[in-house]
Amino acid sequence: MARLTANAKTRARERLLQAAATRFAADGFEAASVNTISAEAGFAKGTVYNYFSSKDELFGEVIRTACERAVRIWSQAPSSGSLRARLEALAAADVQVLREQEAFMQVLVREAMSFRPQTYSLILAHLAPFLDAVSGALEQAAAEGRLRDDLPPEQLALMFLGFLVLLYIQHWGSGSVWPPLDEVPALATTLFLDGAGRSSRDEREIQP
Amino acid sequence: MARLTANAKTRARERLLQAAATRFAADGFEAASVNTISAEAGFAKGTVYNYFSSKDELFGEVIRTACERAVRIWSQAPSSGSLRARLEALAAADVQVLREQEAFMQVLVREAMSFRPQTYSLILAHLAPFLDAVSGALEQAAAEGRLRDDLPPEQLALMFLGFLVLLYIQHWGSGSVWPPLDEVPALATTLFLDGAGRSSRDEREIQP
Amino acid sequence: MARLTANAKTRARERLLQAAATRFAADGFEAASVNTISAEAGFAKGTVYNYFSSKDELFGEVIRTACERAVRIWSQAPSSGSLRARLEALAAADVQVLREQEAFMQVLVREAMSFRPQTYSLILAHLAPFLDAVSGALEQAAAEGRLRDDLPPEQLALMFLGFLVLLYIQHWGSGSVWPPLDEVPALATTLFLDGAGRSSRDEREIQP
Amino acid sequence: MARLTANAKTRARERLLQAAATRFAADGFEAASVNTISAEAGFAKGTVYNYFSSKDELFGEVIRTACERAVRIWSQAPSSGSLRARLEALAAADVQVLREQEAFMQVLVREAMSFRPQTYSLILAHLAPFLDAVSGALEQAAAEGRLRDDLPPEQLALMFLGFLVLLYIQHWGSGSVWPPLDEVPALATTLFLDGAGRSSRDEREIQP
DNA sequence: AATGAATGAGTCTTCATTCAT
DNA sequence: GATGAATGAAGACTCATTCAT
Repeated sequence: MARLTANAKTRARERLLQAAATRFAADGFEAASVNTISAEAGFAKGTVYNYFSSKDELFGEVIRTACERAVRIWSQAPSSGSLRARLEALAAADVQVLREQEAFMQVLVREAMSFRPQTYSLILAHLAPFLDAVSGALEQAAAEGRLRDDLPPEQLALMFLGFLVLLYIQHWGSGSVWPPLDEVPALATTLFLDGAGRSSRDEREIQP
Repeated sequence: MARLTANAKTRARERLLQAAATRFAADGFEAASVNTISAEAGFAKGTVYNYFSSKDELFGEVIRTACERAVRIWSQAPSSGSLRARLEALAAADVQVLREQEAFMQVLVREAMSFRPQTYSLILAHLAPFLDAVSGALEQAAAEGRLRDDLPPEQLALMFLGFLVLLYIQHWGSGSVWPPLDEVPALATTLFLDGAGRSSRDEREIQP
Repeated sequence: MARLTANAKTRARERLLQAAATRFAADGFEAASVNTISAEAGFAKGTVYNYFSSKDELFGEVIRTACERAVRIWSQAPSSGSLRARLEALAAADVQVLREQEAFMQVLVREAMSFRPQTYSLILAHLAPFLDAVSGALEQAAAEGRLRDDLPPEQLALMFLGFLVLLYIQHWGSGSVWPPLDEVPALATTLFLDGAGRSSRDEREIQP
Repeated sequence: MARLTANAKTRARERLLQAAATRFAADGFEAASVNTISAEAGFAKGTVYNYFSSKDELFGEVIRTACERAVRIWSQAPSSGSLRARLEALAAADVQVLREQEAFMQVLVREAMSFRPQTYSLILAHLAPFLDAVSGALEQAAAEGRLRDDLPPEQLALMFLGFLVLLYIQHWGSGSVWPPLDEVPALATTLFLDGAGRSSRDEREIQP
């Protein structure tokens, strides 16, 4: 068989990536088997190697793809409005990504949390657009003095992302019971901005 | 060599556990090699099996030991005082555990985040004492109306632990640059109680 | 190498089975090494596992194959004629099997005699056709009163098979000196029917 | 601990031999574990090596002991009387050995049938006294013309022993159901002397 | 004499990867 | 381009054996 159209080739590649994401998410990098991935994508054993030069590269591509897709959706989130609204919109965008690409996101989370140095920085690099968007929103708020000033916006952005991830883990760990995905954006935002304490929140909602 | 004193045997076991924790932390369960662990503990290949019946059991014992040590230290944290003080004390206890048993804590974090169902529940079970302590502090505060009431204390406790873990991951991911470990307790507590928003914190400190 | 013809694949499998039979015959199940078998079949270490899922399965297939081949040849033995003639024909068929598949037969004998329960019943099950043929011949003779009646034909059939095996063991144990294989059928038959005593055999040799 | 009396030392050795026989009988040479044997004899792991220099030697001693005990009992069988009576007496002696030393006899049978050349000749060598006794009885009968003359007495003796073994295997294989041990001597003798044929000894050869 | 901790050769098995078809 | 047979490195685990105590 020869000469697939570029199109067909792309579709084959995507099938492989999807299967790989599913496997990596479920089993982790080491325990996932290339053969199984190939089979679940509908191919024979060796076929993955026509598209990816090694398991490592395949894994890297899954990460890259996951980030790319995420960024594409995030970038459509509004870049104006109140801080709270913008954060919630970004979080909602992230949740939407998660819904559409659950396996990919699980790989991302799983591997980000396992701090293999290579993987960790790989992921952070790819997440830059999201972090930048969050940082942007935070910086503006900081300039207006509506943000704690003991931490730089970049670090706060990272924490915000971390909160999202924590809620995802809870979601998966609880068997999708709590929190339900649609509550995640509001929950992440309010936890992030307001914390768990109370008295603090009395006149909070006045914020624009 | 026969007839080690019980003491010597315990020390050998600890060496193995320590080596295992280090390896599991660095490589993850799958990628860690039993042979390497044995070698790094100063033993020959098969010697681990004089102490643990399988890689799985070895791993389980690492988890158990990590939790046990953690709980021992946590339990010394004061169980009275203001919510903020108690949380900070618990966090400080946790950080102390981390300092003393960094590898063990990394295994805990890494595996808790990788949601292998078996491991996840294993860890949660062993962390119960810490979560209970946090829950206890939170419940009291909730009863006094000083806590957001849209989330049950147990879930908030889990989030608090999650915050700690996020900061640890940041710490490790940044090459121990930020946050430094001594800032973690305060940081986790204030982020958790007060959030990142600002105006919110004006009269906060009135809390007992 | 991909896409072997079914034929080539079958041949590879047979090479492995042959090598396995030889090894199992020489060393017994436990002492035989899968790696060695693979090597002696002309393959690399892991290749056996492309054809058999475990050492146990490989062993089982050797047994199954041995029995299958044996039965195929036995079934061509004539099912009529005098008892003596039929028994001798069956024995001759068995000896022919042994000639063609010596290693396989040795495995059969060796393992049948080692009464590992699993193996023992496995073998007996596969030998049923032979035992049935012998039983058939014996039953007829018994009906005609020409057989000792203190033992049921099935048990006598088992004894007949046992006699054959005894002679094989002698043959192998003596370094193929005595009895030579071509004498085995007559020897087994006459020992079985007539015993070693004499008076009994006075005019026996008149037989056709 | 030092200086066992020779007596105590002998007893320890016997315990080890008994445990070894049991294990070897049940599991075969390879699968039997030295540690288990030691434990079942009531000793710790390494202790076997104070009595036997290797697993191989331990095995050899089990064989040797089994034969020795057998021979001691056989030698008490009467050496006169009719051929039939003498054979039955020898068989009865053998059965008695089996009753008293079942494990040892099973090892003997199991290993004799597995034709590892070393083991096979080892066993035959040790069984010589029994074979000699049988041969002796047979020779006398042969001299009197009451035995088939196409086989030398030594080989017939071996066959007789083989018959016994076949019946033992049947006995063990059937879960001690058939044949019961007390029937074995008569059965072996009559099968050996008279065969399975019937009228046999009358006008047997009329068969077509 | 007995112990049992330590050893390390050797076993089965898995799986990423190659490459002839 | 796809296939899947073959490869062989690597890993978990077993167990006979040694020897300090």
